[in-house]
Amino acid sequence: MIEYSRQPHYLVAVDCIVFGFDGEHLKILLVKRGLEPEINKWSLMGGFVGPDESPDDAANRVLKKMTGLEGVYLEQMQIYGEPARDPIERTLSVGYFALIDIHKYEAQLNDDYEAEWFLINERPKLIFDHNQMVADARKKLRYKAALHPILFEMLPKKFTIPQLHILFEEVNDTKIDTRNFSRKITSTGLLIKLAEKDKTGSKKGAFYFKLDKKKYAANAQAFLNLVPNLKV
Amino acid sequence: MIEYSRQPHYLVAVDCIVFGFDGEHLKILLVKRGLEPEINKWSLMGGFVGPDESPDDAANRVLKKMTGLEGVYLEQMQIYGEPARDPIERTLSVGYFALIDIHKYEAQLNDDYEAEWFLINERPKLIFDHNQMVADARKKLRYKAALHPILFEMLPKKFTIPQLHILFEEVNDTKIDTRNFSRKITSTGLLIKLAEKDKTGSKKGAFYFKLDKKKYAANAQAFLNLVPNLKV
DNA sequence: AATATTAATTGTCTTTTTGACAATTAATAT
DNA sequence: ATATTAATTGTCAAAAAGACAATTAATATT
Repeated sequence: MIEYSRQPHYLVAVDCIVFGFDGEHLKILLVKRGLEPEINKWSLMGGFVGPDESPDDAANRVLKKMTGLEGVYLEQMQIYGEPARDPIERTLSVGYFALIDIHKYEAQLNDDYEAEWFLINERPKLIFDHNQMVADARKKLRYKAALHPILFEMLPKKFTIPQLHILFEEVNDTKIDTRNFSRKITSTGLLIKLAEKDKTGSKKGAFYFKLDKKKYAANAQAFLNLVPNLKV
Repeated sequence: MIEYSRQPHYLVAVDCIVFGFDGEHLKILLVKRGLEPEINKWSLMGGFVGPDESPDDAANRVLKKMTGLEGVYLEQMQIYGEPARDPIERTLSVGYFALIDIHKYEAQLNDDYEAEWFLINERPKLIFDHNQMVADARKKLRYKAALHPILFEMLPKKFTIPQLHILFEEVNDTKIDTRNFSRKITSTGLLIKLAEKDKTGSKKGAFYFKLDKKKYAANAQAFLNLVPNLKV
């Protein structure tokens, strides 16, 4: 029988950087690691790739298990494969970033795992190379979000322009002019204005919008340029 | 001693889509596979990730071994990890695309491997999921090249605007207006005009240019928009 | 009831970039 | 001297971007 004789075999894992938005700040979801080494230290959500699943499958499984959510926006970043990145045994990890509606998560909290949202800039030190993964994920999120309409994935079905505005500023860590932002975002044709207003933030209230799902599906790959003076 | 008990282990490989440009057409470099199964079928350049190297290291090693070239432009695409993608044994493969100066390669041909350049649109069927990898690589190359000045990696040190023009048209499979292209490409400030001319293509001759390496290093991450009406 | 307050919403102008168009130039060949 | 061929360069209108602040719609206050 044919075989690949004496080639080394490795563990393969996935790690997910889960982003959320609480209306004011960008956050990431971390868990306390449940196995040695570094047990009880904060880490990304991850797990080993099982024998009958692809890495993408594994990432979805891990997210489902730890957040209860399915069909989450998930994007493969890169593989982390330095020989010594895991001190116990050689493990290669496929890094993903996920965008979830933070409110959906809170409704489905899974008590089996000690998970907690952290402000992106006030997160604890993480194990292994997970700090690097987070840095890479932020960069990739910024890059992608400047060109593709993906940040909607972090907002509820009904959202306001000011909410979207703050989210873009958070992700890009920059100020964006209200008028120019509003013009750009509406000119995409992706937004449908609703009659209802969100009165929680101001006396006047801000109109809710929803995504035009058809156009969103068609334009998910389309180029936009939503962030001025973008530095990548 | 701590260990990750009874987790499955897999082979991890790398596969490289090597792009080159012969002055007229985009090409890819393929090799005849040297091991079973599918021995003597055309495939991408690849190999297993060794115990003391990262996937990036492995990709560079494979390229060095098969082309003689070092310091090649190499970009990680994604991992291919469907459980049954390799019929013999579960193998995950990290896909890379490489951009090389086809002339440098020809000077250093390695006879240990049966390698051959194929027109991108006239390539043979490849083994496993390598056909999909090539399709993904083309897409990613197009995407990246529309935003970043990477196509220079496929040209000699001295090149002409018409050469660059054809290369952009090839990669994007579209016609680009000469005047607009020239304006855009020169406005990047990345090109330095040389006194010498390339007389091989016309009576008038086309001026050679070279890259401004300092600006290139600084702008490798900078956004351009070199292809009009880009569809990704 | 009139006024103050607060955040949401909208508008204009200038500059820059894009895209669509063809004439001119520099060499060699006839 | 002229023809030929590909390289090079120019103009204009439309669209997009960027800089800038006034107006509006609600509630809160006097």
